[in-house]
Formats: sequence, structure tokens, C-alpha cells
Amino acid sequence: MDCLEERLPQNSAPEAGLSGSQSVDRALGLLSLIGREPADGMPLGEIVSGSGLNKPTTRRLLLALMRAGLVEQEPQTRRYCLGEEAFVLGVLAARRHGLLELAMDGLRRLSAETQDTSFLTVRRENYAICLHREEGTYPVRTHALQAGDQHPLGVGAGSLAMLAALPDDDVDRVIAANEAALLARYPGFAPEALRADLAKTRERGFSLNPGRLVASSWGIGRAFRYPDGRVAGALSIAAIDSRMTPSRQAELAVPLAREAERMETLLAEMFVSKRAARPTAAAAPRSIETGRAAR
Amino acid sequence: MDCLEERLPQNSAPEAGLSGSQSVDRALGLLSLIGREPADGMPLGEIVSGSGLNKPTTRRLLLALMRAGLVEQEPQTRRYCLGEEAFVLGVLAARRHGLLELAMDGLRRLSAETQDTSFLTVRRENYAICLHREEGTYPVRTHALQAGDQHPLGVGAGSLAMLAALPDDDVDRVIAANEAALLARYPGFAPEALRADLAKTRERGFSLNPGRLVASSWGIGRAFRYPDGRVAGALSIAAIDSRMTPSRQAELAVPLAREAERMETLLAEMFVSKRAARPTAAAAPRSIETGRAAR
DNA sequence: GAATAAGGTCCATATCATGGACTGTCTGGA
DNA sequence: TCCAGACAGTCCATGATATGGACCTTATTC
Repeated sequence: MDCLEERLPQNSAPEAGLSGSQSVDRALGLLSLIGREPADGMPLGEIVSGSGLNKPTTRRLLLALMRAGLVEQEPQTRRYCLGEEAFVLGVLAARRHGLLELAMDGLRRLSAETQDTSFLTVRRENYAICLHREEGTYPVRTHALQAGDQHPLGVGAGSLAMLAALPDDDVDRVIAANEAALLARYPGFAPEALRADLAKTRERGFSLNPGRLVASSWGIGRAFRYPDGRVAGALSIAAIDSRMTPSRQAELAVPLAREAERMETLLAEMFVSKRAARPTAAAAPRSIETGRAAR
Repeated sequence: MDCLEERLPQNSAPEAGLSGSQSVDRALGLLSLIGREPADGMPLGEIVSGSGLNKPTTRRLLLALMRAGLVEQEPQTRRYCLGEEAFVLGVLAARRHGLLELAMDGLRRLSAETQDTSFLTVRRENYAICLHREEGTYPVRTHALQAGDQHPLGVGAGSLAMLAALPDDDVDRVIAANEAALLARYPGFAPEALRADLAKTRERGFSLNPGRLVASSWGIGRAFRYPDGRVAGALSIAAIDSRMTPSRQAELAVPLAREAERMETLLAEMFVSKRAARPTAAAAPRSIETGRAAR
């Protein structure tokens, strides 16, 4: 159930199947699949059914991933999980994609000012991934969202903020893609409910999750964009319901908007410096047009 | 020059070649190769020569990696670099392999106490990778080492500390594997020089790099281990030569040793909690014996 | 503006990945 | 103690899939 193709880039090429490296695509699909269970790893059976591949193939690909250190198998449980090499690669990639680093200051300020826990979330296809959770000091804290957790776009405050920031046809596509998962695993997040929340989010300027995922665990969120307009991620704040009265929501929305705008400024600066850093900037403004499908 | 097989796990299977997923191995090799240039990325030609593959194959595998988001191609320069997905995977993997997170407090303390810049380095086969650089406050700082930088084991303070912490036969193997690279690209780090430094490191209890990589940029380092004895990484401190007199070296060695020991304590705690967290601990003490070669 | 070099692609070939069928191992019920 | 079921892991004949020599295209150099 819940086949790979359901969430991954539509088996990479919607039609025109010929990718030229089936096994690599499959292996990388497994990597992403295993990433969905960052805490405990996955048993082989689940990977097999989750990927739609058969056992020998899955196992063979897993062995290749393990040889590279990207995946490890816990000897006790025989579960497969992300390996140390994945972690190291991430640190290397952070040199260019340092969203987390850019956001850390802002999250710290948010949590310090509000005493509540704040989050950085990014979009990954039709899902949202929580990249960081910055603890607040208030003694009653919700633990509904941990770093590494993933939910369909629209489920949760930051996630909903990102969905609302997308153009309408993207919204439709995302909701359609997630429909099965929403109905099956997210009671209270039926497509129509999501659309209602989304409308309110756009109207209000920030998203609100009134304890839909975990009772009493409320949150508000706000998305931010890359200079080119693409949604880059979202910041959000979570607290128990008693600390999320309408008036406090409005209060919290102010620093949240401030930090989201700051993120956009920082991203804009980063883009500028990237362009500037490369002195070969003169020619070649025409699009590169590699084989990658619509993105 | 400097073929993939030179640094990667000996093409995975030293002899007995049949891996069962050649193309996946190759693709993941490329990923690791691209990771060596985390700042600017690599042009296709360099990837081709660096991997030992031919152009069409390389390109096809790169396309697969790009489809998965692990690699991106900068449109301006056409260079290939690690993609956003690699960054996200790293964050996910950090849930289990949170060495950086464990070390951050210690690094901050070191830099605060000493005013100098401190580093976390880990081993990756025959190389050392700098995972984090924590700036000190002293106005004259060396920038010889950045997060993401990689050098052969033994080159640099943290790197040398890790090499010295390995058993002798591993040391021999590592030095032999790096010999060509050392002679070609690291003047002052000839194998014999490395062995002399190593002996002094073991004697002294910490490593010293007396400006061998960049003149006037000195550093001291100390390795720390996992509970099972494997080397986990190294902490190090760098400063200009005038702040690295023998007496100050001895001074700095104290907090450095303290933090390295604290890392070992933290790692031990992590291991315990991991074991405890999994209630299926009863049976199966026998080694799992997958196909992976000697590690 | 011709020459060089680097990036990118095509397509017939045989190598390499595939998956049905099998074995080994653990769990729990009688 | 033994057997049934579930799950992990492996084998190997087959043909679908990755391979790489040859070729094309785009930037840069003189």
C-alpha cells in the first residue's frame, strides 16, 4: 500500500518512460522512502511494499546503498535506516543549501520572544518536512512535530502556510496527489476541510492549525519565498490551545511575519552573492534545457 | 587523474567483483565525488576523469541523481553540485547520526574559552571531513579549514589526531592509499613526515599541525571514540602561530581533552539509550553476515 | 572565422539487473 | 518439542537495461 510512485516525482517521467537508468532511479527512490522513517528505520517488508519493487531487487539495491554508507541496517532489528554518509553529505550540501542555518537565528528569536516552540518546514514534492524544532521555555510544550517528521502539504501550520502560498493549479495537483493518504491517515484533513483552511489562511495572512493533528496542540505558520517566487519554506509556532487565543494569535503573527520577511531578505542576499561570486557571468542567459521533465 | 576507485571503498569488492548493481554503485560514487567540491561544484569533465567512467554513462547517472534532487546543475556554469535533497536527507539522517549536534555545545565552549576557532572533523574512509567550524572572537583568524573541506587522514590537526588514534595496520593502509595524493598535492606531508608527526601525537596525547598546510596557521587536535572503540571524530582548535606557543598548546590541550572526553560520554549514553529503546533485544546475538566486505 | 575544447546525445550491442522460486531463521501456539 | 506462519535473505536463467564508441552542439580562443 502507498506505492513509491504515489509520492515520488511520478516515476520521474510521467510518460515517455525511458529514463536510461532504471536501477539508479529505483535505488534513490528507496533512499527517499527510508528517509520517511528517520527515527526507527524500516523493515525490509515495508520497503518492498512501499516501493512496489520485489524483494530480491529491493535487497540488492539496499546492499548498494549500504555499501555507499547512505543506508545502514540495524543488526538487532534488521531495520534499514539512513546511514552516516547521508548525514555527512547533508553537511556538505548545507554549504550551498543552508536554509537551516539561515533560519536558526530567526527561530531562536521567535522562541525566545514567545516562549513557545518554533519550527522550520520545507516542501518536498507533495509533502512538508520539518527541518528544525527550536524549543521554547514555556513548561507545557507540544511534541506533535519533531525534526524529520513529514506530513502531506496542508497538514500542520507550516505545511498549510506553504500550501496556501502555491498557485491554485499546484494546490489542486498536490491535494489530488495526497487525497488517498489524507482520507486514510489524517482524519480531519479531508480535501474540502483543507481547502477551507487554505482560504482562511490566505485571507488572514497566516495559517492556523487548531489542534487538528493532536488535540490541544495549536499552531500558526507563515511561508516565505525565494527571490524568484518559488516557495522556500515556512516558519511556524506551536503551543497549547490556551496560549493560542485569537488575540494571542494576532500577537504571535507579528514576529512570525517579521522573521519570514527576514528570511526572504536573507535568501535574496544569498542569490545575489551567488551570482556575483561567479565571474563567468557574462554570457549564456538562455535556459539550459536538460532532459529533466517539468519542474 | 585520481580515479574514483582510489578513494572509494576499493570499488566495493576488492576482488570477486560481482556487486549486482554496478550502475547504482557508480551513481553513488559520483555523489561522493561531487561532495568533494561542496563550494563550487564540478564540471562534467572533471567528474568523468575523476570517476573513471566515460561521458555518456556519467551524464546518464548524473541525470538520475538530478531527477532525485541529490545533485543540481548550476545553469550558469553547468557545474554539478550537491542538491537540496541531499541537504534534507542529511537533516533526516541527523536524527540518528547527530554527531554535529552532540558536538555543538562543546565547540561553542571551546571557542568561548579560548577565543580561537574550533572544529569538528570526522573520518570518511581515508579522508577527514570538517563538519563544523565554530568561530572564535579573536580578531586574527585562520581560514585554512572550512566546513565541508576534506583532506587525507593525517593532514591537519583533527585529521592527524584521528590517524594517530587508529591501530597500526589501519594507519599503514590509510597512508599507503593516500601516498599518491600526499606526494602530489600536500608538500610537507610526505608519508615519513606523517609518521613522525603521528608518533609525536601519540606520545604527547594531542596532535599538532605547525602551519604545515597554511603558513602561520597552527592547530591542535584530539580524537574521540565510540563506545566500541572505533574512532568517531576529532575536535581541534586553530590559531595563528603566535597564539600556539608550547605553553599555550599545553593550556589549550586541557579544555580540548575535557571536551573530547565529554563527547565519548555523550556517545556512550546515546548507545545505551538506543539499545534500551528497542525492546526486541532478547535474541539474535549472532552476526548478521551480509555481503559487505571487510570494514 | 576557423580551431579547439567541453558539454551533451544517439543507438546497436552484450552485459547487467531482474524476479520467480528457493532456503534459512525467528516467533508463537499447541 | 514440534509445527505453521511470517519474514529475511539468496540463487540463477532470462531478456530487458545500461553501456560506450561515434557523433553533434555550443562556448571560447587566437
